[in-house]
Amino acid sequence: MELAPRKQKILSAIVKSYTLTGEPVGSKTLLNEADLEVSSATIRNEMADLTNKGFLIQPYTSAGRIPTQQGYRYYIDKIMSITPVSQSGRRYIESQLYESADSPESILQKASKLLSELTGLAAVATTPGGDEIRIHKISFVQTGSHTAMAVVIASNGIIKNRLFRCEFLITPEILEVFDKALNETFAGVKLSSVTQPFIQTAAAGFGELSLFMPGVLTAIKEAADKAKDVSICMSGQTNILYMHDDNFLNARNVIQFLNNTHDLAKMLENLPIHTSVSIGNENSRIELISSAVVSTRYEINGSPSGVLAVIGPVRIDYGRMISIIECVGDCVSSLISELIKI
Amino acid sequence: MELAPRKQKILSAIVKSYTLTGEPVGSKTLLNEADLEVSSATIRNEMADLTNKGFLIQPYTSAGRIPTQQGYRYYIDKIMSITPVSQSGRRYIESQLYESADSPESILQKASKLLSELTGLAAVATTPGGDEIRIHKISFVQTGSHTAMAVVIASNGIIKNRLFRCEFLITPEILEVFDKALNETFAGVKLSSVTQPFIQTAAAGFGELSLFMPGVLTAIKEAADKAKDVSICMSGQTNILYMHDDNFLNARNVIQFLNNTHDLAKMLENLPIHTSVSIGNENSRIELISSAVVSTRYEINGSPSGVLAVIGPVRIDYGRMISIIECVGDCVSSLISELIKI
DNA sequence: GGTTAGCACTCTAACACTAAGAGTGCTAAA
DNA sequence: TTTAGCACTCTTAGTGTTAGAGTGCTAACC
Repeated sequence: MELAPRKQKILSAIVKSYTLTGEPVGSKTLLNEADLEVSSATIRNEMADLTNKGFLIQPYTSAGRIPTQQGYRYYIDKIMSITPVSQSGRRYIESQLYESADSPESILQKASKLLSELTGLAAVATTPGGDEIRIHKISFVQTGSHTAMAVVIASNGIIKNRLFRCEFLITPEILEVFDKALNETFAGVKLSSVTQPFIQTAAAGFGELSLFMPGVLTAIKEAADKAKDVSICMSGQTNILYMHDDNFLNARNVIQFLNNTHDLAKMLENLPIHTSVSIGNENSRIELISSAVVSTRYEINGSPSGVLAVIGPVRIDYGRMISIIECVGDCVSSLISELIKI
Repeated sequence: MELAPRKQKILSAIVKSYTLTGEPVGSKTLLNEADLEVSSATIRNEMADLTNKGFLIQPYTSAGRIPTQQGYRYYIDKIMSITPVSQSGRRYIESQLYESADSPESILQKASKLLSELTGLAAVATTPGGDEIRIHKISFVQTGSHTAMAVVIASNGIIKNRLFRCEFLITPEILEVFDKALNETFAGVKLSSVTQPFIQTAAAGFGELSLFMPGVLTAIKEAADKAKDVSICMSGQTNILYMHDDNFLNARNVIQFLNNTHDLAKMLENLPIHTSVSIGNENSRIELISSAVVSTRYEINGSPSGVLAVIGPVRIDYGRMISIIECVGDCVSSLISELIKI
């Protein structure tokens, strides 16, 4: 549906004013704030029309209007223009991220922190995942006389380790044997292929050596599982408690959902590739029915990878959020791409 | 101050009833619930006396009584008796923790999860810390052509790693040289001694080798710093939002405080060695003025180490919380002691 | 036909008032 | 010292009332 220019202007003004103040917007307020060169009566007529069409709603008969979900949607898709983050803002973001550029995880942790600070919302970032990730290398570090650590280095730069224990005395020589045998078997293998059956087949292939290996193989599998699972970095959860204004129950539900790693990961996984906004019931989760999610994906060497998202109430400055998240996404993309190239 | 037996009985009954229902307790309720063989008038007299002495308070003139902080304190110190966790409960806790017994961190993570589930409160656990922790060993894992990972294994079983990058091509031989030289220098050194000046002195000692090392040394220092910092495992934060009944602002402050790692760590560090309870303003932090903290320390090889604590509103069943936290503390102590012995 | 001024109308928020109920403290008797 | 009885206090929930904000509608105007 196309709206006449004046209606657009009115809708836009209402969205902006309501975003700023949180108060329903009346025709007189609009007359003062937006430079519409018509009277309040005309505005009222237009507002009544926008209300009929489903773009605005009145909390009660004699209150001003607030945008509906459909109103926000129209505003975002058809009216809003996005001003990219300023040069100096971008430099700030770059420099902050660069400080943490020693592993993908720490970059993403920092990115979520930055996002929550810049937007004032809750922010999440997922580590890169995907079916194509392979084991780059496995290394071993002795940690005790009967314990050692398996370090799985994945092709996406993620490094996971896991302790294991052996019945026998571990020596550097034994670890070297492990190193050789296991790298031959596992290097280049997809993380998703490292299943229990795979492990068993592998063990069978080692002949009598396999007797020494149950702990090691389990450790490798568990480290590979950890590397495969996208992990979630989160910041600014408490911001949620400062926003959903009146609605405490809602804030609680959102926080509860954010703490449910499994469901959260699933939702994030299904977010689209490009920067997008989901408002209210556009979200797949009922817990976010009064929230908005602004998300994007960072790219690793040009292909879309993990997710960056901010979560807040519906009443937010979408233009600002989008420009911030896109800027952070860009910076994360280039930093991680460079980091794991080496 | 000693209270007469009947007063103790009344105080005890009020604490129990209020803990259960959250409602101020009146003389008639007390008459029904506790088997005091006197009339409600007598109870009223005693309650008036307890109120004068500061053990009880009336929210308003014609309401029942609720315990004051002093009332709870007296109840805890002089009246309450603690029933240890049942055999089967203990077995459950042991088995749950045993599943995660592959590193101190994962045991503590699991312990905090268990604590929050069993108590319904927010739970925290700190990794073992202390000035006596030394570097046990340093290992290196090559992760790329110009990047590698320094793994610092500390004497308390904590393992931390950090990536570093070199200008030159890294070969296994170079890493072996690093390994030899750096273990000679760092093995046995206290984590707290690994300071910037120490690093510089060490670098000077390496002669021309030191030219290759700036990245490595920084990585070691940072890994050592990470190992030195007690890290905090937390679970059940959202429980806070379900408890502090009416008082939303309070819940928000508590959650905010729990998310402030620095201040939280400082508070936990200063908790006493033995199981203890701090109520209201007994807490060192203003944010916890309406909360109670039940804490204990687990022991590693017999000496008190990290902290376990649960944080909730003042109205909780202290006896139950203490018995749970002590049981979890015992189990953690023996599991970690056994784990790092090896 | 679109725009505007004017006005009656609706609804909320804030405040005051009332009645019922819970629980007390006090007094006088046991 | 304990108890029965009663007047008293204070909260809670519900009801009315009023001021104010904002509307929709109508009739006049360009």
